[in-house]
Amino acid sequence: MSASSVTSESLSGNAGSNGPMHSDASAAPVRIVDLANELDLSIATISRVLNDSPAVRPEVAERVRTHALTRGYVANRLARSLRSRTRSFVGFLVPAIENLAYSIAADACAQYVSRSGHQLILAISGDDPELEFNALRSLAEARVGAVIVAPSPSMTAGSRKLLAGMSVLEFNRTAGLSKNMVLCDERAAFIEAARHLLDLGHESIAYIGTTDAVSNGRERLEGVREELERRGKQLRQTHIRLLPPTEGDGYQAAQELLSGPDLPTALLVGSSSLSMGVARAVRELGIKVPEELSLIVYGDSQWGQLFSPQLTTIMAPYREMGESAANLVASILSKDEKEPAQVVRMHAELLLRGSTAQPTNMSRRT
Amino acid sequence: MSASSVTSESLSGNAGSNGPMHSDASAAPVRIVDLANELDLSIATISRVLNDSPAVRPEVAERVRTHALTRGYVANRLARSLRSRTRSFVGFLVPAIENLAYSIAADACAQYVSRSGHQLILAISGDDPELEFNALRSLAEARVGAVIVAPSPSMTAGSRKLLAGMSVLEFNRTAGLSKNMVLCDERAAFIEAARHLLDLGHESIAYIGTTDAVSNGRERLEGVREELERRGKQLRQTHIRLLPPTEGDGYQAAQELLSGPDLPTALLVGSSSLSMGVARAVRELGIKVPEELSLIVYGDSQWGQLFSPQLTTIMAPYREMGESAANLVASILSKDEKEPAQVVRMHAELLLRGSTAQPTNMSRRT
DNA sequence: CCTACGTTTGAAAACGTTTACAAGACATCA
DNA sequence: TGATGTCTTGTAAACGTTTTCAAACGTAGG
Repeated sequence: MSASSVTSESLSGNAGSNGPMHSDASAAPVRIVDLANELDLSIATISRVLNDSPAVRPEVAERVRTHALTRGYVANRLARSLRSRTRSFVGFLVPAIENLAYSIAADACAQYVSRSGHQLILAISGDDPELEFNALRSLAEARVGAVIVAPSPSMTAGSRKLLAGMSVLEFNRTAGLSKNMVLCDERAAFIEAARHLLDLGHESIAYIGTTDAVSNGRERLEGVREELERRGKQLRQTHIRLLPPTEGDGYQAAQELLSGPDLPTALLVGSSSLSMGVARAVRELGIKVPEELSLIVYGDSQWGQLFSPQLTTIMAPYREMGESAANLVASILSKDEKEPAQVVRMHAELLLRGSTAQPTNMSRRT
Repeated sequence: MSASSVTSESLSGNAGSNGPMHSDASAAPVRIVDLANELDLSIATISRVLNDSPAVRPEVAERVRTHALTRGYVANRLARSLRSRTRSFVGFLVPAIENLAYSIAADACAQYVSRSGHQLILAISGDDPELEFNALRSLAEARVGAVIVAPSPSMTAGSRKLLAGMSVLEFNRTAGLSKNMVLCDERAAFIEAARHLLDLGHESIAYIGTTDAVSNGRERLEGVREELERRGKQLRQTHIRLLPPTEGDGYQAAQELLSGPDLPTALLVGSSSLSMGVARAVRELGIKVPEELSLIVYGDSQWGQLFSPQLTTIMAPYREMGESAANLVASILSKDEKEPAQVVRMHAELLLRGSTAQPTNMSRRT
């Protein structure tokens, strides 16, 4: 626990007269029936006005509206949803929101769904099947109209059953849960990256990535392997490291890989957290990039520019993906069609910067 | 718009017989009354079982429980909250979730509140008073039990009125909205940072930060100014840049500041986004750190390590702050006391790394 | 003046829960 | 046996909306 001081101020319970008039959170909200009484109208009429029904005299409508405003009426969405069988929540279930990919997507997504009157309920699975199940159960209880989910590697049967009862949109990863997906063509991106390295003349390429139990992890690895084999090379087992996506794991894997025998001349990293760790290791080992090692990382375009040299990076369009997910959800919720059933596949870019070059014969000796 | 392909698969509407049996999202959820009928019991009994009321025969309870399980009963939280006047949502309103500070806090917070049966509704203000108002209105409609908010610089009167009707917990920033806050002692952190530079012998110190219209922005600036004045120095107006917190603004400000006349020998940055931009500018200008310029940045500890040299960084404990907020909210919602009314003030650390040193007389000439 | 019709309103029944209250069953005690 | 109490269950009224249906009120056409 970090150092912190906790100041507990006992609050003298004067409510009303003086002081900064802080949160009067206890006051019961005004209801439709209150407005109705105060205006000598029926609750039906009030409700109609609040829902912009045309079947109410304009002058009455106006009177209601202004009065609602002055009384600070705020509709109760729970009651509304309950009665009208309408759903205003959207679930957003991801392994970790602190992952920049998901946080950017969430940002875009939250903005866009709010535009159509919906709200995002944030749920974190931590890639733990049990937490994921609990989160899904909670979302189901909240009667979300749809759930945007990046499924964990080993999803429970229970989770699948729950998902079968909701409109689901798979995001970033897929596990065959839905016909709606917003994905990124990771295979293509890593093929392109591998090709870039091969074109430079690299023979010995290593890959550090996440588990292939999630769809995009698998795609990344397969992309690399595929392109190497097409060129008659192969990705040797000793040059593959599949790990949990943490900075520390990336650091350690890079340490091992780059100080053992059988040194690669190029290294591809398939996760942003791993990339940070790898970069740190490379830096600490004093390896000259790109002279001694060509390096392609994944994820954020920002910090890669601060490394010396600037890092060649594979970059997915997270914001657009979040936007796209929000739009898809909106179309699902407005129920135009029976089911839109769309697959959106985005393109990840390979940003060529300074960390890749031809392999030199001064490649590192142990 | 990034390149993307949209594949629209029209879905043959066979529901039931074959195929992967995808989302049966249309099926109406089972209700308490269904269970009641199927078990020849009253809804009251079912409800009691589901709420672990002791007033029901154990064998009956067991029968209900297993049946609920096999039928896949999922409680309707909307109805439940409506009737029992209980609140299960917590609002989380921040300027931008892609800001690492808030995303880490959100992660911790979501995990912790879920542990007490609550859910986080994510709302983004973008520091725009109008968006903020809309978000607050939505949260009020969802009848959140509490809202964790990092208030925007110029909050609307309407927003304040809405907040007056809810339990609010100010997070990271404060605007006098509540007696509950989770903050970071930014003034102390920046005093420490300034002292560090002064102790090294710097006379000419510049500051790039965010607007002083938000509490923590103000605290940072004041901390620096205060410490300088205590030492008989002063923070000259030409050495202060207050900007929106974007990478681009940081870049541009640093470009101007570090290529104009009147060069500072040390630079303090008061925002993580600005820090990235500043770092990029410093790098592009080819300024030698720390020989020609001492640099202290703010925010993330990760990427600062990748810069050459590693950057001395002021680092706030976001995860702990999120955790703390969740706990405070839990205590508010469980209504132990009338109002806990706590102020939690966390300590931000100054991580001394390689980007600060004594000013040399080889300080840069134009 | 009567009928028919369009417009505007209100009464009341839902939505899926929780919960106050009452009632039935059974045992205990005098 | 009857009164009393403890368990266990059911009936029905909420919670704050929306929505169906019918009623009230003109207004116009014959």
